[in-house]
Amino acid sequence: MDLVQTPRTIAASSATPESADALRPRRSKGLVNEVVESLAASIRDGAIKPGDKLPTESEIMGRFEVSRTVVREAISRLQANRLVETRHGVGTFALAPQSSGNFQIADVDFATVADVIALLELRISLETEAAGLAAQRRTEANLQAMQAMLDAFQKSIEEDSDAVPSDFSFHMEVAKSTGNRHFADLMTYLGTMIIPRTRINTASSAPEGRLAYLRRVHGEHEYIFNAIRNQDADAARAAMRTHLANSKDRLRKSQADAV
Amino acid sequence: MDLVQTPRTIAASSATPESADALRPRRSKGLVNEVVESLAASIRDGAIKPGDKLPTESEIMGRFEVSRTVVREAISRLQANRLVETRHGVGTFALAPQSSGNFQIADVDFATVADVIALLELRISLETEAAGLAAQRRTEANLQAMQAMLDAFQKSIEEDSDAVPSDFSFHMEVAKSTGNRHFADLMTYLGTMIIPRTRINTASSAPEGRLAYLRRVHGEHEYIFNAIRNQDADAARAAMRTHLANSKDRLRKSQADAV
DNA sequence: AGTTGTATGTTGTCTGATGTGTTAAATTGT
DNA sequence: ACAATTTAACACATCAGACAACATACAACT
Repeated sequence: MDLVQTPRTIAASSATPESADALRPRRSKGLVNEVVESLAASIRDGAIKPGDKLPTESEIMGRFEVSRTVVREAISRLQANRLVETRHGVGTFALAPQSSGNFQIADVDFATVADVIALLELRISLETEAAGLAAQRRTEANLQAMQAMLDAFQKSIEEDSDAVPSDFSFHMEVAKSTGNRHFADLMTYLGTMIIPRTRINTASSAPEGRLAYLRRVHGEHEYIFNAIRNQDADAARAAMRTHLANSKDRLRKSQADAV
Repeated sequence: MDLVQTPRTIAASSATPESADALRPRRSKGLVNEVVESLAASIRDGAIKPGDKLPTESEIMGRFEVSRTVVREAISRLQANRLVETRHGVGTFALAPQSSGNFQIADVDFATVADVIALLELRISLETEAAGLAAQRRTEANLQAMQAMLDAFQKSIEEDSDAVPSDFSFHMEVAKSTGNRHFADLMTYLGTMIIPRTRINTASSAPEGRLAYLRRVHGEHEYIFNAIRNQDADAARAAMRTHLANSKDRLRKSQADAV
């Protein structure tokens, strides 16, 4: 009536002859990790080539002396890492290594205004279309979130605190309202890319003074918001384009002044 | 002795009031994916902030009406993606997004037409604006390169060979003509992302027949080209939008037919 | 007070059964 | 003998329940 559970302390032996991989008891972070690391190593160093079939779950269970639970969690991790692909009823297969597979903004200095403008043009491209899609698809929850960001922006103006976060959040919410996560994802990326370089885009380059500038931005935001609320895609696109084109003009002007 | 298994066809309801995320029935790749996507979305859009504790496994089980197996595999995937960290006996916690400084298209299956459409919307966004900028900035060399791609496309039609490369090259040349390398860079990335999955976007889904379809595409390309040559930014944008919107409609139609 | 014990909650792992899709062998009809 | 169909075997998908290891809070005891 004992041995209800294999205590897994004497896990040794069993001498699996064909897999003499001598997996030592890695106390790293649980059994799942052991299996993941071992399988990943097999794939990476070519023991299992792309297209090859991995052992079945049962075989892996036997090989590592673990339960199905562990095996399935391990394979789930490998799937998340794009190392394998599982076909229901058939098996799990190694994938070709992911070449390139990611996009990176060219490593330009952000010293020059021209660099910032180039990125801003990308934003215009993205956000103009995003505003149009948002107008078609926004939910009530989206509208509420946008309104909240507008309020936060206004509050920042009055309190003379940093208005950039709520500004960005408003634009972000528009991107989310498209229902197409790629827009929000790219915006996030561009955000992390641009925000650290605040030495140029500050409101200080506005000739009208900081307060007037921020109020105008707020007005433009409201214009965008209204178009989206009214589900007027063309108006939303136009409003967004105007908003960002203004930023671009201001940047260009500051460049001319600097010279 | 029935109800051994919850049939999971009436999975609906449960009315979780605070989430209300209206997760559409993605039949994509199983329950694990549903849970992963939902949790990942919650983390990404800030519903669960970095450092916050995720619901316990039991709660997630109840929320999604799935077994613990599914929940644990889902969390295993999130761990692999560095979105969460689990501490034994305590819980699972959201991690701060790793600003790895690069952008990557979300891990979507390209099995569904909806996924392709989502990516196409990103292309519409990019290329519409790119066409407008190209109209303002194209050089003579750009025009010649575009013309060459148009000729190559025509040749492919006549010879019944693969027209996709010259098609893509034409669009690429438009992006290059913006003078803003970010457009071309992103297009390149999207190209490597989309091209391998050609099982859906084939011309075969055109009701008019392959030849008529390709000729129409060629006509639309020429329309874009002329607008760019004439430096008419608005016309170029409109032409590009029409061109890609047609693709989107065709895709949507093929989806409707498939159902 | 300070230590220890215990209760409770959470993740980690195991087990066994059932559901569903894939493949190939076995059967059957011609 | 050959082709189509049925069936069986196999593999992954999901479920359910149990026990183990770990963490924390609180009560109890010294």
